[in-house]
Amino acid sequence: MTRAAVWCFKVEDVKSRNRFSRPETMRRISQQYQNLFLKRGTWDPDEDQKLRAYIKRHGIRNWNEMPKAAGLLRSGKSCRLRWMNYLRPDIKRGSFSKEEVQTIIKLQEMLGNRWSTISAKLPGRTDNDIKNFWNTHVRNRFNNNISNTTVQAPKLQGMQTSEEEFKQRKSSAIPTAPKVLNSEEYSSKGTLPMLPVLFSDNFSSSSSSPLNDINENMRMEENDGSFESFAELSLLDQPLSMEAKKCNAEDYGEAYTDEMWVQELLNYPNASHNFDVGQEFWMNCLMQAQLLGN
DNA sequence: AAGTGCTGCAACCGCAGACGG
DNA sequence: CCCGTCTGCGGTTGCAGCACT
Repeated sequence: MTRAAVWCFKVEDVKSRNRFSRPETMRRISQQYQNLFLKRGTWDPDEDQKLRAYIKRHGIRNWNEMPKAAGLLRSGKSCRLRWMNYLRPDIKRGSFSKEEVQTIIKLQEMLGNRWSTISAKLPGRTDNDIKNFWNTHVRNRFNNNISNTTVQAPKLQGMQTSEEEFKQRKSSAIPTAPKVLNSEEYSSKGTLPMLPVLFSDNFSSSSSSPLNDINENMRMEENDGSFESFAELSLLDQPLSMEAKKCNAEDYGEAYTDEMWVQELLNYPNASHNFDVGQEFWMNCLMQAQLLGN
């Protein structure tokens, strides 16, 4: 099907939805019409150079104006994406380090698929990078572990996976990421989501609060060695190798009630200051603590 | 060597929220 | 407050390159 034909379908689609005001509908159709003549797909080095040069000279102001001014036949959106995910000078490329992987897994467990929030905690990594990493390396592995269907041995560079190792990995059960409740859901369910403990060794070590451990992780500065694949990582670090478990009451030697969670938060108030992600949720906890106190 | 399937990643799309007039 | 526009996010797709047959 030609792009023109596709466009016709899209125009019909825009009209049929009948969700937008007439000017907005016309704007969208006009935008799609314009997009027909814009270049799509992979960027070539010349385009990269133009975008880089333009931003270097003028900075980032209006993405929609930028392509025309920079002499690019691209949409503003495409330019923005290219810059954010590839051309930005502070972008770190290459394999994820062990610490980065740990951070991603922990934060994903806590926050769900909030890739931009997670990427904010990993300097130089884009949300797209993390999302791709999760979708290709981690999620598949989780799925494989959950299902009892055939499990494909993760690809390793320069080493073969022994059958024993393969069975070991298959036997480790990984929970799916818990849905992070928003404040309404939280209040309606009346329960606190469990903090996940992916790497029990880490959490049981220095600090007494799971949140402190996370904060500790956030401060990680050393990247000693990177891993070619997630599978390799799991081989080198067995506790990490998906012996993930939820933060059950037993982990703390006694049943953790909602109040106790709140108490923990009150005992470690700095935790939420350093770790601003999901702050709203924790603030709710603190507010509840206030109510309980009254 | 050719065909096929798989993987990883770049890019696209639609939507929602922010922002400004 | 409303409306139009812009920006950012997360899900999804498409494709290049590689491995395998």
